[in-house]
Amino acid sequence: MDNYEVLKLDNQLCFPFYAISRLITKQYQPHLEELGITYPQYLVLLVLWETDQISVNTIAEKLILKTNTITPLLKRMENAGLIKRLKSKEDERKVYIHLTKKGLTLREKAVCIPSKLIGSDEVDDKQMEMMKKFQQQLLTLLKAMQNTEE
Amino acid sequence: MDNYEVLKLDNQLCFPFYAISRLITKQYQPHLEELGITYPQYLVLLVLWETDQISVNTIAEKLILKTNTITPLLKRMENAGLIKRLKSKEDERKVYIHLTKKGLTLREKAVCIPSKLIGSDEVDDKQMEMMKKFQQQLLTLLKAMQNTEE
DNA sequence: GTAAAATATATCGTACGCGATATATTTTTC
DNA sequence: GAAAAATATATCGCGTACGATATATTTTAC
Repeated sequence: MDNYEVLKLDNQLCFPFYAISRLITKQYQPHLEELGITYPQYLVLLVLWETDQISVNTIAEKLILKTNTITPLLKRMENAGLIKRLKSKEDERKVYIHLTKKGLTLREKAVCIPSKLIGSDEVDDKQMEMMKKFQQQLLTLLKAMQNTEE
Repeated sequence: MDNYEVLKLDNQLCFPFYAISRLITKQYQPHLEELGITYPQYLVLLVLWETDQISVNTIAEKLILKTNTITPLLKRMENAGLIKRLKSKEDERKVYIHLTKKGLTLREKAVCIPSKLIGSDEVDDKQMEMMKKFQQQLLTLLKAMQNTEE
């Protein structure tokens, strides 16, 4: 009868990741709403604030997304006046993404967001550090698996 | 200049959850494709295999989703012949979800999926256990925050 | 006991994610 | 150096997620 133990929701490693991911996004939402952006758009900005003027592919790689997700997302961001898309002159296949003044300025408002979220107070620092390491390992492993299967 | 350290992608706790969640789903996909279901549909089945004949709301609560996500998902599952939707007689607002024979039978095929995924071999057991505990704490915390804000 | 509040589900609109496919441009190969 | 392969991005279709809103039914308040 209970060979089915492995199929119980509480025994899945996958479900907590799925649920936590969505709940974290929801935590961000009210703060991001003030900036007029969504969570995936926020991630794109995090990337661009670190390194401006990079290709669509580079952004996709950093966020582990495909261009068919990023392309329309970037278009919405362009419509919102946050970025500009410019074709590379050396390689006309490439499109380089530039922050506009508006996109750059949002950084100053965004900088206070992390401190407003749970983390520092509610969760133990040591555990948090272990967590991060584990996640890094898991992420590396999963990324490697993606590539070997292609 | 580097007050912006907190905005670096690598310093975000949120991003690994987001990325890992998507990559795990992708790991499941080929196996679920054989059963003709998607990952969220698989989660619904996990719930129903544990407890059949529950309301839409109960499923939504267990998966921490809203009914506006679950309702169309269940309709697709009904069209696929996996479940049936029956109005409760005591309370006509409620819709109870029943597994069909087909939905129940899938369990036997699904039972071998967990062992086919990464986990047991590649990742240290002790770490995995700590991880689970941490996730449980975080999930409880996040769920509580959802409720206090409403 | 009836109006108001609460509850359960559904509908609508928007924004992802992603597989499959298309298109345009470069690079490689022979 | 022209055909074939590779690369970069875009387009299309489908299935989630979710906020906002609608509808139907039950419960609560007075």
